[in-house]
Amino acid sequence: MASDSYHHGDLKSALLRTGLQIVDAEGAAGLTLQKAASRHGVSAPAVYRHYASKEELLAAIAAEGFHMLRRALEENLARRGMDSRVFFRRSVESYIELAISRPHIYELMFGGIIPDPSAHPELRVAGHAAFEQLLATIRRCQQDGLIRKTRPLVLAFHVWSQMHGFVMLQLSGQNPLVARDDRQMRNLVGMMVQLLRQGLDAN
Amino acid sequence: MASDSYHHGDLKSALLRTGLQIVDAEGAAGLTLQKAASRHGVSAPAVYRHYASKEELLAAIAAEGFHMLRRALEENLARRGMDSRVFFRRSVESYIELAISRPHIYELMFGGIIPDPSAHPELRVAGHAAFEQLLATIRRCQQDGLIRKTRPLVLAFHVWSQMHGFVMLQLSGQNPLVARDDRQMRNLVGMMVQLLRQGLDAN
DNA sequence: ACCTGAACACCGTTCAAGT
DNA sequence: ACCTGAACACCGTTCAAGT
Repeated sequence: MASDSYHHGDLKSALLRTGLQIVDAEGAAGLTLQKAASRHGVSAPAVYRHYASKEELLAAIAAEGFHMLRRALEENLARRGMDSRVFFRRSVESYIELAISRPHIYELMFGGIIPDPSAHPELRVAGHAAFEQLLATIRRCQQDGLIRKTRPLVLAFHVWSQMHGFVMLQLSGQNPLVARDDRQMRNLVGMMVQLLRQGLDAN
Repeated sequence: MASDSYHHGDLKSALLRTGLQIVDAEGAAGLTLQKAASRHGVSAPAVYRHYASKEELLAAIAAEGFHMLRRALEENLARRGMDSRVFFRRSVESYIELAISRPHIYELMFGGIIPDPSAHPELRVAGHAAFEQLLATIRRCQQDGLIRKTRPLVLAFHVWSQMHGFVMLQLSGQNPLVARDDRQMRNLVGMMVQLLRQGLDAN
């Protein structure tokens, strides 16, 4: 049940995997049902047995992106015995590096390509889970005394906004500080973390 | 030369105006060359006399969005005799209100809908001009002693990132603090400005 | 110089029909 | 239950032809 079991249950996940690859490589505009289906030797209408529309496939791909984000934060949180300052820095860096290294996926997640994101429960849940992980990151920094101990929800939202804004401006080429190579990027992230910590540490 | 002068020079600007209206109302996905052209009693291929492609029309619309952003900041900067704290707050609010009230335009400007934004000089110039206006806003706050007087470019980028992140999370329904009505929104903006000022004021 | 009509390739989606 | 082939409506773009 290995090579010719496509028609017996795993076409859905295969389409998701292929769709993610296509969006990653060519952007959401490059994803075509024909293209995704043909890579599995199947015709375009076959997709409709597993996804109600192209938008639902896109939503599933975006949800996958949120899972990647959650996992990146989770992995960083799992490492023990790390200085709190380094831990916070690494969390921010891993978020930004994921977003910058896979811009098309990130833009699908946040760029308004999916007309009504809240219409897809799977997507909402995945986004919420990623935010929960960021919240856990903030809480650990609070326990370690790195940032002040009030309203973690507000602080997490603030941190997410900051990272998200940084990434989007970077991706749309609007960053006037122009970080192209890795060293410049690290400096930028360093400055950002510093500014961020100052704000979160006051009072 | 009033009513039937469409075919004598202003079809280009008419298409831009109509295109902006369509994107504003229905999103970038709702913009069709056929639709835009027919609203001026003209066929779709006529567009190609004025824009090389649909993408170029979209870029022109996005540039218009940046002009709106620049103007909003300009107007706030023009008002004299205002408390520095209030001035900064109003600048942030006017940016966010513009973005939230016209989400489709904003998403076109930043959402990765235009495949290669840097390929459109008009768009780059408009984006740069908007950022310049934010820079002027920061400088005035520095002169008034509201925020510290080092590296305005870095501070302006930080503020823009923060506002942009806030807006995008809000638009994509990922804001866990969920501000639906105007009062909640004001509180959120208030908290954001407070956190922002603390960061920009340290040292 | 500016626009039209017809055509082309491509796409999302539907549906009757096959296994 | 799952997939195909054909068809439909729609779209961006090209191009010869009109004024």
